[in-house]
Amino acid sequence: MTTRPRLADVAARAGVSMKTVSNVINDFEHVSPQMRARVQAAIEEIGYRPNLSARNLALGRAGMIALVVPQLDMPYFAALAGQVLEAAARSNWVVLIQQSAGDPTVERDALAGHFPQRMDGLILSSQRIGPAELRERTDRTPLVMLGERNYQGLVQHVAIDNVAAAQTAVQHLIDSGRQRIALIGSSPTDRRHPRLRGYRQALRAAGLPERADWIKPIRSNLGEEGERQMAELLAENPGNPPDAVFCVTDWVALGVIRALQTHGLRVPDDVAVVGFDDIPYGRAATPTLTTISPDRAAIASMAVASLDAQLTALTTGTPYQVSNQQASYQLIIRESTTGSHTRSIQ
Amino acid sequence: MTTRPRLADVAARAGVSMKTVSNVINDFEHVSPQMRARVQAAIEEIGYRPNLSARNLALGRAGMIALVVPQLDMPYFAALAGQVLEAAARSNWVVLIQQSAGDPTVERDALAGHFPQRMDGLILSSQRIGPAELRERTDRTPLVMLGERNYQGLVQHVAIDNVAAAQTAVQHLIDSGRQRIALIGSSPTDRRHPRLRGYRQALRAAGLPERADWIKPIRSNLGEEGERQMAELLAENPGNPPDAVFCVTDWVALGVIRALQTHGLRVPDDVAVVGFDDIPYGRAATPTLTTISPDRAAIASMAVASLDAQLTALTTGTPYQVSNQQASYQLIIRESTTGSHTRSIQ
DNA sequence: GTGAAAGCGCTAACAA
DNA sequence: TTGTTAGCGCTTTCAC
Repeated sequence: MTTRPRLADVAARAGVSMKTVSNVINDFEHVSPQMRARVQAAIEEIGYRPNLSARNLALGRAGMIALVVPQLDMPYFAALAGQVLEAAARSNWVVLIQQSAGDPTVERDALAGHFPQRMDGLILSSQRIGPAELRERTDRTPLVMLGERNYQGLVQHVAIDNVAAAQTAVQHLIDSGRQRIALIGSSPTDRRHPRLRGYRQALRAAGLPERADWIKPIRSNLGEEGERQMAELLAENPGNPPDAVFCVTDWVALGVIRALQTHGLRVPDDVAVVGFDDIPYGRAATPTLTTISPDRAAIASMAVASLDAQLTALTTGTPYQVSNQQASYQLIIRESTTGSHTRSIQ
Repeated sequence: MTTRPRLADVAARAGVSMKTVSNVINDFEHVSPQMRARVQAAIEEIGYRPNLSARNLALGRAGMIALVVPQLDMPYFAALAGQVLEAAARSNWVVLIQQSAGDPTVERDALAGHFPQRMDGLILSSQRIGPAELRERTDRTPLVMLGERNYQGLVQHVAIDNVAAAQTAVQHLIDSGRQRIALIGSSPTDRRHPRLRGYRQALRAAGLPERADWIKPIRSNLGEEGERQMAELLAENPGNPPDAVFCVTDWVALGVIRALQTHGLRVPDDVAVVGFDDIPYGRAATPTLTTISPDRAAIASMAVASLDAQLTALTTGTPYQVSNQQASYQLIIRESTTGSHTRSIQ
């Protein structure tokens, strides 16, 4: 079993020094085109592939970033992870995906840098971690937080404008003639919840009354929870249900639709439903689901770019100015609010 | 910025040699318990974490395996990837997830070992790659193929018994009194298709006739395709539709249900539907979806274990005996066939 | 059981 | 512009 080709072998083959080969591989300037071609040829001929372990060791980096998400089989996170994978690959990073299952311990360990090895950066999507934990963090690994919580400028944060997005969604319900709009997925007393705030803003702007008993919290982002809360809402308002429901996630919305259909209500004829996240299933559901679609590709590349910048700042000793970055989103109008086929605005 | 602790620092702190520390870290025998404790204490005190780049460089391995799946936001693959991640972590491997988007070029490149760096192993889930490509493969990287194709013993293959699973699913339809059972997701002439074969076996065993025009192919695993084919089937059989449909994937099944509902047919009252894969959505759909649930955790750990074994064989020069490994599966009975709540058999 | 030293493949000073 | 060489942090002979 012959050993695989090394940089030195390429150099020997091309009749140049290792430094020259390295220059070519790393796209340095000041390499004559013919030299570049010659080295490239040698690389092809012997089928050379760089050994990243060696490179990373020499560079003092890990060549790896960690992405912590609750669960990969939750479609929103799967799609997000796919985007992060691609963005990271462009920065020559491999992604260590860690599933937290929503366990705060796992997330805190990640914040503390407890990985099998040192990471060049960390992208954390969490509902549990708040400013307090961040303030206590001592680990210096570049960090980007994802998600709808507000981190008070303590760390780099990438998200869509959840308040505005929620307002857009609810405004769409109002525009299509709905007046009795419930929200499922937040406690009415949770003043910080951005999607609840957007909901309230939309109601207020339209002069619609807000009813605390039409704002239902959920314990987890499961369809079952949405179904349960919707059923409760219907039971509490016999013969007088809401004519629309804004759900904080698509997954919850699917459960809500289930409950409505079970109770003999038609969607959207009797009750319109809007979700949030644009999970793939929303296109296959019956009816298809109107939702807010965050620009996940943008979120992923912003996050990775920030890690890159933070790492550079760290190694050069430059200060890094933390910010809240906002990605765009779209309202995707489907059957659950209009009964017609896909259109998209904004 | 102080440099992070190295093995040598631990050794100095504990007053032992690097070799001893290495022995402790790698769980070698012949280390006295008190020595072990002393080294462990030193590790904790200075917060040492091994540098995997250095370790892998020294060991001559990559510390990384590649997992190639069509798309991470397809729920079946997301769930599978999650399981592979966990299994790989147990073998100290990081997983480089590569999305092929079903592009055969990407899959062939993977087979040829075209990754940013050398991999210790490759797990490939593909519909496109067949025995021919495998026969031509020259790269020696340990490989495990996933999925329902038959690779004729050319490579290690891990899957459930798709023929038996499909037969189980169709048998369930027959057991619940259905007699006019269509299949959506395979061409009637595709003799190799395992799920089609299982469908046929079940029909034959029950003495039910098989109708080629009730076997509908799909061009892709999208809900839209299922919807289109089901609509076609209904149009071709006005007033006389099938009373059950076996779909080759859940995703297709959801489209099929959509088409049925659009055409005013009730599921399962008029037409029962069975899917395949047990994607999370199946639990949130209306009705919830009866399906075959492959043991993904078993598939993932079998695959990773085989890579481990293949790598060992490769480095020791031992031959590795390729086999077809079968993971178990379950029929999950839900509303789309019974109208009642979740039960599970086998 | 423990310790010293060579080497894994690459990068980046430093020279030329 | 190109060549030489000293590490990066770890494992692993091979003596002790």
